[in-house]
Amino acid sequence: MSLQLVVGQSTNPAAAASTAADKPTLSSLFCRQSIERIAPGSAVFWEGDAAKNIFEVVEGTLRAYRILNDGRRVILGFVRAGDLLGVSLRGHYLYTVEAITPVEVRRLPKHRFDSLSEREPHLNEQLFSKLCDEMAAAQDQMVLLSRRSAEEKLAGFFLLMARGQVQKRGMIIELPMTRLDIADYLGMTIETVSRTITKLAGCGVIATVGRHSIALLTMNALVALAGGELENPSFQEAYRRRHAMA
Amino acid sequence: MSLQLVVGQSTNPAAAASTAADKPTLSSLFCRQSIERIAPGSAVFWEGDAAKNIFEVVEGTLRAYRILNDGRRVILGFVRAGDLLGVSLRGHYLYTVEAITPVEVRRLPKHRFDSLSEREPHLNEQLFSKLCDEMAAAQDQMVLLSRRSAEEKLAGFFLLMARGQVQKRGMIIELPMTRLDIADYLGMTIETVSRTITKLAGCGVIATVGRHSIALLTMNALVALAGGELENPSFQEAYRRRHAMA
DNA sequence: CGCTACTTTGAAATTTTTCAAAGCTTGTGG
DNA sequence: CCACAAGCTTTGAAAAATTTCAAAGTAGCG
Repeated sequence: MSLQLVVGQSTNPAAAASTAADKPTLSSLFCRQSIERIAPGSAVFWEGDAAKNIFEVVEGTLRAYRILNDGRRVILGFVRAGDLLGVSLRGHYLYTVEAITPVEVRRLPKHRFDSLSEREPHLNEQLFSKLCDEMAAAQDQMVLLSRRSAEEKLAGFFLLMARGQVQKRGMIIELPMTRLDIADYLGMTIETVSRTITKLAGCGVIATVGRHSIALLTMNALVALAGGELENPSFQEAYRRRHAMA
Repeated sequence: MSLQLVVGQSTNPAAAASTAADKPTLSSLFCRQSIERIAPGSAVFWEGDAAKNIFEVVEGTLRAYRILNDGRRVILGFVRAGDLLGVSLRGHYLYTVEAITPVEVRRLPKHRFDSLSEREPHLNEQLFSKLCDEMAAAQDQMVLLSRRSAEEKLAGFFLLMARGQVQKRGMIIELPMTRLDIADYLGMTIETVSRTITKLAGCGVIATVGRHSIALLTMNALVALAGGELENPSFQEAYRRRHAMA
């Protein structure tokens, strides 16, 4: 089994701080690689391919997915500009990554990264730090998928997509993926996704802006719908109350 | 945001191979630490605690979970003997870990690991390799959670719990967790879990053996129910067929 | 302009959740 | 050693939500 990464921009201040002036950084490594363009619908690599390259996404959005035996598709995540892609300790990619929009990536052969990181331990550190964010993101998705109602899932999804942008009332977020992509990401049917978006728009919580963006109107309602993740010191108490334990 | 790990035993041959004779290994580090016992229901650490230690589970089973604002609990994973626990690059634990059965752990202060791993790059490598398995496990859980029907989820759960054991007809797997734990792990209600187990037992696919173990009777049916993950080269085709794309 | 692919909507069927209550197990105290 | 309490599990029935099947509506592209 191999390590698979879809690593987001490090939201980690320490990672940025450790970027010493002269030493090669993760991004400086990629900067020297030429840009490859990938058309919408084309794959960067396939599940099962030998994992020989690491990619940095320069532009565009992609989907990472697996297809199950029964033909269903499970989208494990969306990959955006600034994300790393396809890091794997060895072996094969665990999922297919496909462009949703026109995409630009830089490719770095894995063996090259490996030999460099041997001499430059801080490169590994940076990668580790990215992994940090990645594990956190994976866990957040589990929480999202654990939600029972369609409204909660969609609300959580919109907030996830709004991450990294200034969150203000009326902010518009881009949704380059199709409704089917969203459905396969959240584990629901395309019809339920569509109906739920319609419903949320009807409530005035969001407003659709064309097919591929929505405006977040009432953030409070959205956060409330999403169940407001953790951050509550009295969580244990609340849980006990709910299940009438003691 | 910090890295959080619940790392399984490496199923990775290379990791074992790189365990050179004289150099300290991950497990040799922990071996020198004294064993701490944790009673069922007690926490090893809490979500939000400063992440000062890494733990190795020697014995028993634990649950890693978050509590949402609305009081719901989401179980992010079950932790078993041989797993590492609480690795975090810095900052705070992202979830609470609580013993289900009587548990034994060894504690290693994080700063100790950090200073050691600076001198011993291969320690980092081992950790990285563990991360490998962890990311794969996280993705597998996403796939599990994406499933729509209760039967699929349970079937997938049983197969997950059977991992690492010889899979033969009639094999018995231990389920030390409660039905509520399973429900919170799979994102369903305790009643649905109970009903589904009853139904699967009625079909002869499994048989309950007391409260905390079940026998897997017809593996084929179980795998079929679980949707049989990937491994199918014609996946793309199957998917296209399903959605009538070209 | 007319495909083609994507999205929305409708209605029935199915599944899951919810609310309620009864059945088991286990451990403790009499 | 039995009885009881507490916690966990199972079962039932109604309510609610999602899925499924079907069809109509839209948007973008050649």
